[in-house]
Amino acid sequence: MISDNSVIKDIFKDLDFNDSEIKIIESVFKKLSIEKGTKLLNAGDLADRQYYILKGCLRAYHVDTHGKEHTVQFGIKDWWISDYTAFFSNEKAIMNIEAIQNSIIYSISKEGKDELYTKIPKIDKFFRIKLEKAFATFQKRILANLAQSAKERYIDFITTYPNIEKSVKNYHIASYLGITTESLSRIRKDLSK
Amino acid sequence: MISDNSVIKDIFKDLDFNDSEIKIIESVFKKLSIEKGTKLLNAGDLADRQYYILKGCLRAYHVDTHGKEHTVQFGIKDWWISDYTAFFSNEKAIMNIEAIQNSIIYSISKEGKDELYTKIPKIDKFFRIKLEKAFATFQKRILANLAQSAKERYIDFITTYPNIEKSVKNYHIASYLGITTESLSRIRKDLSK
DNA sequence: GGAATTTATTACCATACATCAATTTTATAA
DNA sequence: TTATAAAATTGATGTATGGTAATAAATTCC
Repeated sequence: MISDNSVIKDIFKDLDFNDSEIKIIESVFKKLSIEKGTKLLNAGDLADRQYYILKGCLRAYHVDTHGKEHTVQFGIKDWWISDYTAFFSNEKAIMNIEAIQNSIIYSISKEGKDELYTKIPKIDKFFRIKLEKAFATFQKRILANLAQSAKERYIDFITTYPNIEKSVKNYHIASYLGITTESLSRIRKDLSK
Repeated sequence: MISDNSVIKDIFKDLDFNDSEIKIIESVFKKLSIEKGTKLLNAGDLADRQYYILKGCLRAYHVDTHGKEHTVQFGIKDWWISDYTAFFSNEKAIMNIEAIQNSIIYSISKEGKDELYTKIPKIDKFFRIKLEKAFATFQKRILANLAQSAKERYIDFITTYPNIEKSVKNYHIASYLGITTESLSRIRKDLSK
């Protein structure tokens, strides 16, 4: 009963489902192949979708009133990405999401997810645990922003995400670390000594 | 069947439970009255408990290698507090949790929570939604730290938490905003003009 | 209420990072 | 491969916030 579009194997690795459950799951996920530069969400739109990244790299960023970009999240293999604030509360997005590499993703709507929660109770636990991990990651990031210098945060970044570092622009990293690209450049120079 | 210790009414306002469920819930929550200054968690300890705040104010903070405190979260009425990173992954805490006012809280252990999840499925959804809201709050905070000046963050803080502002020390607020108490003092002076 | 302690403010100077502008390097595309 | 655009680096200077130290104000406690 597993179709060639094996969302089950990709996303729900450790869980077992019966045929009808598989049918439901496959009906709510859309597999997409997107090109580098593709925007999946624009600020102001309704953020009614969440994305699972099978391959490639995406980023979620906010553009402030001065036109400056701030990267809130990078999404790589096996991560989920969305404007969560907007997604969870059915509000307009304040973030933009774009592919910074050619990527393969699974897309699910808020309704689709609600359908999963209702019809397949064990999915609830699956997403709760994902959310707990993401929450812990965010808590660590808040702490890093409070306690560490830009250089320390950059070192942490390249150790934690050695793969991301190769595929994203420096100005993406800078906007994630909360510094300018010039400052990042100076940090890199300093570290290369 | 509702005991005088009405945790159900306090925490699970909108949910209905049968007698046996109420029994389970009341068995896993401990209601505590704690004095200002009480530490509920010390860095290095196992963070195996999560707390619901019925009354009062708590804070979760990290002490970095230079001895500086960084407040990651304030907990007020109807909020939950814990070292989530440690709690979710069964690791040693890197945070401390203390009451900064006399408070009344409900305490639940990780095992207790797991018991709830297993025996009362609808609890799963309840906590998932709480977590989604907390997650959104954290996302907003990350963005604020990236995009806003200290003064802007302080203004946001006192507008968002007018009640907290009265009950916490300025150095608690400063350590939450990621600035020194001297800088906060200057910001306050500037705003009072 | 007054002494002791904690917390907040202020002044002066230091520093991390930002801004602006120019230049070099790297990537893209004809 | 060369032309063009995009990205990264560098230098000079500005600014927000930090550090230190002294003082003032507010709490706490006897």
